[in-house]
Amino acid sequence: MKTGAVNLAGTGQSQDKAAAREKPAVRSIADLARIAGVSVSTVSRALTGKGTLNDKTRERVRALAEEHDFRLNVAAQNLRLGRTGAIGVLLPLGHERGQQLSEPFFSAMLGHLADELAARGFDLLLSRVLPGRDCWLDDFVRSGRTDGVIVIGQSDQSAVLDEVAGHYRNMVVWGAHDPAQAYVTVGSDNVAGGALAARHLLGRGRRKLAFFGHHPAPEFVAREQGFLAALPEDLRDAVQSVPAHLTPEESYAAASAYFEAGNRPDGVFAASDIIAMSVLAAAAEHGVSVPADLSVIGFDDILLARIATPPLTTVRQDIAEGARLLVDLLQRRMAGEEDVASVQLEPALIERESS
Amino acid sequence: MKTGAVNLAGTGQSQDKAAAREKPAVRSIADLARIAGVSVSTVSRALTGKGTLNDKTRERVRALAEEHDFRLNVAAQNLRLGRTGAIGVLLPLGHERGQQLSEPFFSAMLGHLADELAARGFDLLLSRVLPGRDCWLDDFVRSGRTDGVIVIGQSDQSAVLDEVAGHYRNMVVWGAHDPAQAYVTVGSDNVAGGALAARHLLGRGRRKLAFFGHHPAPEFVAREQGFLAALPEDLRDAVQSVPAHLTPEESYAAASAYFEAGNRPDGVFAASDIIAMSVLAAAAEHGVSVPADLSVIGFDDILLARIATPPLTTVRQDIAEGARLLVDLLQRRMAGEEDVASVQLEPALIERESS
DNA sequence: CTGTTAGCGCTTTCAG
DNA sequence: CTGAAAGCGCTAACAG
Repeated sequence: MKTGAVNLAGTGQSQDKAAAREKPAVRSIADLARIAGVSVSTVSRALTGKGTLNDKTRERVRALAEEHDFRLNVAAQNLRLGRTGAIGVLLPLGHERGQQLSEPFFSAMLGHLADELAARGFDLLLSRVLPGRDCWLDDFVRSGRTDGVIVIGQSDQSAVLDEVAGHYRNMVVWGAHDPAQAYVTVGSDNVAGGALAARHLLGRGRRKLAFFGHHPAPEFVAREQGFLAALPEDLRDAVQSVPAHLTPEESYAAASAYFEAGNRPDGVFAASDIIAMSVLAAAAEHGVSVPADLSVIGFDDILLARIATPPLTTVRQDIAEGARLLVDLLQRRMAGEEDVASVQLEPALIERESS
Repeated sequence: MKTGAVNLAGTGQSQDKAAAREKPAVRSIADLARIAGVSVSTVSRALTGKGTLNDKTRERVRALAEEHDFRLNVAAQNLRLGRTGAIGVLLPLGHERGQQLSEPFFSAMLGHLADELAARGFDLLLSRVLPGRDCWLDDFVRSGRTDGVIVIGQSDQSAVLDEVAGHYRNMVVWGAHDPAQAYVTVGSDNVAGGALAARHLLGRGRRKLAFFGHHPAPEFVAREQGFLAALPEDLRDAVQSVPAHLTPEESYAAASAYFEAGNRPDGVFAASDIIAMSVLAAAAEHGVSVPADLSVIGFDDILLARIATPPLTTVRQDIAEGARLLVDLLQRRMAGEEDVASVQLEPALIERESS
């Protein structure tokens, strides 16, 4: 045990063993059937509400179940019904190690997915995978632990996704759409988002531009491409493209080194709000005034963007809508629908004080 | 479909139905046993590695399984073994609605729990619960969907936790320890953390103090109490206690209104880093210079604290260690160990530029 | 070393 | 309206 941790006395002992002993534990519908003097099928019908049953019998069995604190075993129920009642949410950590889940975008998405799935009666099985071997996804879907999977972010795994999509229907991916893909995606139009950022900086009269967040993940590549493509040629060629990792710590280090080296752009498009906030921090530290000397625009519109100093102008992704669509398309695929098409969300410009 | 979403053509059709048709799908060990010309138990032994088996037979069966892309059905395996292989992580949203999962503290905790559980071979079943009825926890544990539960935050549910702890062993709670609790907890010493903040502000010569984040959750109550208790009496009585919600939006609104009303403290202790960052933003907007005119100290040390403007002084909770301990204690309870004691983590002061 | 068999706890025909 | 019985896919005695 590490220093700073201290053991406490209480051991959380069971308080009412006596009460528990009064009634023998009822662990299965067979136990309850015995007590009720009916068959297991009657108990099943009473508790699931399926099938036809005398109202009195149903009530009697239900009362007994209540009295003995009995609930149907969901796992057994699911096995019998040939389902699991759970959807897997997979986070491939292809490019980035570290606390990927702490990335505000991911946690917001996860929260919305949790709500959306719960609303439809599914459990959410969370799995962060380090795609070491190519069969991580295949292993997962074949293990039968979930009825379907939502993969968040293609990372560098589109080949794997394609392969699995060939034999597994119940999968939807958050990420960029590509006509060549065999899998269904929901994602933002990152190219359009990049263009939005470019036009906004141009509109502010900025001409000495930098892009922060050069990164191999397809989402980031698209944001950069969209940004560059929307710029007049002379400006485009002069854009500085700064590689940055996605964690606050690393992106701050990159931004700080950048200003330290004497670079003084008048407009920065950052590939994520976290990176943008790092730029804000590094700029402040180097005496660069935002937005007077420098306009900064981010991407995502995380909850924190509005409490950045100054509040962050950004390109907004509608994560709630994305989550809703992911679950929706997944359910339609699970229902056997054939023509479930990928969806692309239009990002929107949110103007605040950093630009 | 909302405006801004656009349907794309690709339908993610299966590419290689031909390949799939070559071999009849192998869906169970019975299928594989038939193909291999052995019994189901032999297949089971070959694939699980349990029991004793001729090396040649084992290899042959494994090769066949590989060839037919067959994996054991984990759900059936678990039913038979009387377990589920999953741990439930429950977030009771007693006091706060909204995107609780986006709270950086929660997502960091969740990320660490995911890693810790995966390392021990457990799936993580995520469930956000709105404790409307008192039986939410009982329903969950009795449904048999998981082998144990980790509850993050007691919220206002300690009565429910106590009740369930009376008959269910496999539960550990992140939160404040109280000798009266029947359940095992892991948590930070929030009182000590509050005292750390108080002494730090005092050491900076601050005397006109405010506490941001007056809130009914026990963690927040303890932080405030610890803060007040460590102050000399005359200062303590003058502390302004400002209620604040936990989301960036709401806490910013509270902070902004506070400065707008003309309040000018010289030291602020915020009950979370998010609230502290809101105070930073509101202060900047009202021309209050940090740290010249005002020292701000937060609580948590989220990843973003270091890219706040200015970088945030804060009281650090060791979330990774907390997650490790939660899983550790849970496993020990699951193993039947009787004397599993609650643990309290010592928080640490992290000095940066906001104070 | 390997096969037979009896379930894990549940649902669902099929009879009565 | 209710019961008997088969079986979801797997494991583990128990025999051989």
